[in-house]
Amino acid sequence: MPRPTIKTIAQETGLSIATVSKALNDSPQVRPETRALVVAAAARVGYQLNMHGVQLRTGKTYQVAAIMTAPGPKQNEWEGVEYAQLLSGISWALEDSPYRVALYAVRTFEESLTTIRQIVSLKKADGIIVSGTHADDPRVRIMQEADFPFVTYGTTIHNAPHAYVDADNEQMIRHAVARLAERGHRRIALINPMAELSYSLTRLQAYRGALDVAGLSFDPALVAHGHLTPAFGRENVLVMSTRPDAPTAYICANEASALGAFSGFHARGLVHGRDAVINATDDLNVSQYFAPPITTYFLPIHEPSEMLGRYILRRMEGEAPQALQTLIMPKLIERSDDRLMSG
Amino acid sequence: MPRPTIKTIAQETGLSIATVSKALNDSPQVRPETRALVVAAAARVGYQLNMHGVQLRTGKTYQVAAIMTAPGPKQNEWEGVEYAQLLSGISWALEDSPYRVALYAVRTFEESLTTIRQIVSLKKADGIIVSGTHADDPRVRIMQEADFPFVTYGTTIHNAPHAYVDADNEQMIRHAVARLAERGHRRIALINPMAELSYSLTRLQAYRGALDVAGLSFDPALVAHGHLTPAFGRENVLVMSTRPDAPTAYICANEASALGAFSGFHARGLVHGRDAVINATDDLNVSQYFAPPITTYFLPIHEPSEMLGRYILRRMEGEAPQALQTLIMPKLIERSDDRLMSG
DNA sequence: ACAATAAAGTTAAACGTTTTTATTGTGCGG
DNA sequence: CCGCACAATAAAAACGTTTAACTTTATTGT
Repeated sequence: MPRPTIKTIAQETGLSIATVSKALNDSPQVRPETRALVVAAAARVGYQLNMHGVQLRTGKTYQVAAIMTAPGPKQNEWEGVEYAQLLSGISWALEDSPYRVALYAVRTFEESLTTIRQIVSLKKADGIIVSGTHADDPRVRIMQEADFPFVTYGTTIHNAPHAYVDADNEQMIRHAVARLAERGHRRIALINPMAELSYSLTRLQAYRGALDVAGLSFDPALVAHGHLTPAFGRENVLVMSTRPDAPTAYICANEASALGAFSGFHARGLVHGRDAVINATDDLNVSQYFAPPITTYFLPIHEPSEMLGRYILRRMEGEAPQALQTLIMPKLIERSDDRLMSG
Repeated sequence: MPRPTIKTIAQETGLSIATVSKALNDSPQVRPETRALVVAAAARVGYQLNMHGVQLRTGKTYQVAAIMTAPGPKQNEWEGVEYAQLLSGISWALEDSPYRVALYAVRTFEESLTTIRQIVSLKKADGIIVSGTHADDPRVRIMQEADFPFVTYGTTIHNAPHAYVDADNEQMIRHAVARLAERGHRRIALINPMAELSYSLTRLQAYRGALDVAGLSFDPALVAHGHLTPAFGRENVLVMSTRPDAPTAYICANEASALGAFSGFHARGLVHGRDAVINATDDLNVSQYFAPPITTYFLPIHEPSEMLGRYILRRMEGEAPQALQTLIMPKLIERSDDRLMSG
């Protein structure tokens, strides 16, 4: 027995396939009693909409493309792990909709650009979710010019307004710097993501602003930009800690780099809380198991990720991007008092 | 100007759409010169195959469903991070094929079961990749009964032969236990995944076998089964280390639990290498940054994940599952000598 | 030279929908 | 009681592709 179609229902009810289709789509053109008849018959024969027919007819794909910029195979460093939770959050948000998440794993920014260009021009998806935004992001421009629905994880700085979700990096870094300054730290290092990323710039500016407010001077030698791997965090502690005026506090952009920083402490014989302290943002709940646990800013990642899913749905329904912009303030988790030991 | 179709090419070349279709699909029914003509015209007008038409006509979806069992939103523990790398590996392996990865995030085993049932019965994908196999896995049975192409990440024990990729848990655990025994350890704890998982059983049996070989006795109190979170690793160290005959070595099934075990050491004032040691399998390159670094069995995760992608392609082409079974032996990375301090 | 065969195309149908256009029947005002 | 508007349904076309069945032309064997 072949899979039932609207034709099956039409025969079953004696109606035409047109009426069946309209009934199933809640068209006002069909009498409620007729609709009930159709619905009953559909249930009876076990009808399930065949998406291929719909897709061909309407041109809609019912796919949301998730662009995932993950490090290449040779790169064995611990990086990009947050994608797993990001993707599942998106997937769950789309669960009750007809949309599915189609994964596009790319290795580089350029590759993501060509991938997006292709998705847009060939309509391979109805919406796009992209992360790792640049301050001036050409991908955003492409999608905007084509009037293609999209949501970014991360803000942009020089682009026209668009839908986004992000942590409130500005507030978070200002708070972190102020808190450390209050506790006596005067040399605060910033382990920052790659410079071209929008949130890297946001953090840097917030950092400088907060230093100003605290009456501390800015030293470019205490700021590092790079891939947020453990190797990167370690590297920077090894270098910075041997300076004549070594930092007494490190603000790491994520837990991977914080773990690396710890490893650097160990290599240099530094003791956390005595010689210097580490704080981290983008906590994934790993830091609480560090020895000793460190102070972090925690953002349960399912919040922004489910929001990305909900936003892309609303964006695909035509809602204005301005209404779909959210910065989430992560919560401070103080696992260490982080006071400067006068030494 | 609307998007060009085979009809456009037909008009352009004066051929029928049937011939154009055959030419583009390398049918032997069309002359090489004609084919060249068609290909040239296709390039000229910028033709791109519209998948929706193909899908409707052939019933193929060109989607590979990746079932990702991720912990629910409330579960903030660091778990399942390896999925990010797994997914990108699969995605890369499918890159040059017409297939895409469609993500199905589920919360529980039961949910994965109903999801798979649906994908199979409604043909929502052409192939399935599923992980977290049970010793006797009903999902495998469902797919086999429907003759649906699939590959599992992880073996099964009681199911009929099928395509799989996995780490060689048997060899790995045997090696790990033998190595620790050689170094003088007589109380070796096994921090194992949840008991219903196939590889949990494999590991347990290998563990017992290796204990036998080394002339050590098996103590159920030194084996723990559960979700491989840091919390779980910590918990078990806290409990086991207070026993009268506490273990002198812990074999953790992944880095998350190893990290938690470290945290447990810290809480109990245990020193790694003096009071006890930790080894881990399923290294994601985090352990090298632990302080001190620990001995692990390392498997570059892009290897099994790309293999999953290649295998599902071959499986969908009809290749026998028996030809698509691989166990990969992870490489020992000895970061600590792990000798028992007689004390 | 002629039927049989093969090669290379063409025609037409089909996949399952949605949607535009056409048809039917009904109630209503005049 | 006639025509008209309107509601409800039906008919038909369309989306882009593949493929079975058919036609034409050239080639072969006798």
